Amino acid sequence: MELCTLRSFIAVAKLKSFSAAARELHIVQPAISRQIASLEEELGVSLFWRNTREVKITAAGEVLLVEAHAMIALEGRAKEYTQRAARGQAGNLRIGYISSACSGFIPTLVRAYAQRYPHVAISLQDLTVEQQLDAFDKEVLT
Amino acid sequence: MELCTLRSFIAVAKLKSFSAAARELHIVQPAISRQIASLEEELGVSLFWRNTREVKITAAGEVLLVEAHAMIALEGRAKEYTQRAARGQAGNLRIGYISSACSGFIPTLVRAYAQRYPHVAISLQDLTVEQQLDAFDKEVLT
DNA sequence: CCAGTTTACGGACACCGTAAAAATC
DNA sequence: GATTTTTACGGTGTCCGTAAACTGG
Repeated sequence: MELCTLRSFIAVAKLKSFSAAARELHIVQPAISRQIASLEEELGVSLFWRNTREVKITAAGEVLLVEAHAMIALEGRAKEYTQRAARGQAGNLRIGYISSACSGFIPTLVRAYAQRYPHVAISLQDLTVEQQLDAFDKEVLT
Repeated sequence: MELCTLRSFIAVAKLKSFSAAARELHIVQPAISRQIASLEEELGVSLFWRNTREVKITAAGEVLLVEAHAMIALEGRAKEYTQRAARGQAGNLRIGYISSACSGFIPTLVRAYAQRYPHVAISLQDLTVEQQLDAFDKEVLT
């Protein structure tokens, strides 16, 4: 099962037509036929009942449709979160600091950052200078 | 982004090695290299930091890993639910009955069925014979 | 050097697009 | 008979596998 196949499946379910789905996806209609057929074969399940006049989704197709939508949505989220993480706007931000030296402004800084980048998990650690250097050694990032 | 690519990505992340992932997936190692590279190119994001000695996932890679696992899990669920639905063990079961004729055993039947197939949404409708025939006409299933 | 990743290259398989056939109204 | 799906077929593109080059310890 691949996402491109599911996209075709969703289009057919939405438009109730193989040819209309093909137009929407900018491919030819036999390609849609083949993709749906192979998906049905892979699952061993009939997803649409169709003849030359109408296309009707089956009960099993309805079930798959819900899951397919979820998977496509998840794909978009995965892409977005990953790219956001790469820009430093998500992931984990671990801050080692010396409490005595900067007890005042760290909370303000962290609060502002957290508000701006809500997807970042932040952890604060009160470390000595030696501990900080050691931590850097152990976990060097790109 | 395709699921087969994500499977390779997950294998590399798990084993921290391109060649080990290749062995696990029964393909050759250059294929893994290409898939990861194309995934990184598609996202515009570096997913692993690697040299000939070690493979280390990046922060962005960690984020994608979580989503990738979710997508693969969703795929399995989609397959299972769909096949279950095709066997009549999920979906919607709508029962039209005549209350006067079988007021006694319907509840027992339904309760037993619901216990056996928890994924089925059941709705009961008290219909006359004409209404039942009409309902069949309007919503013929496979 | 050695183990592992990347790059280069040749070939096979899958998938698309065109075209014809089948089917349903 | 017209429209839509299915099937058949030829071709191209993608992706795999083999082999060689590169990289870092």
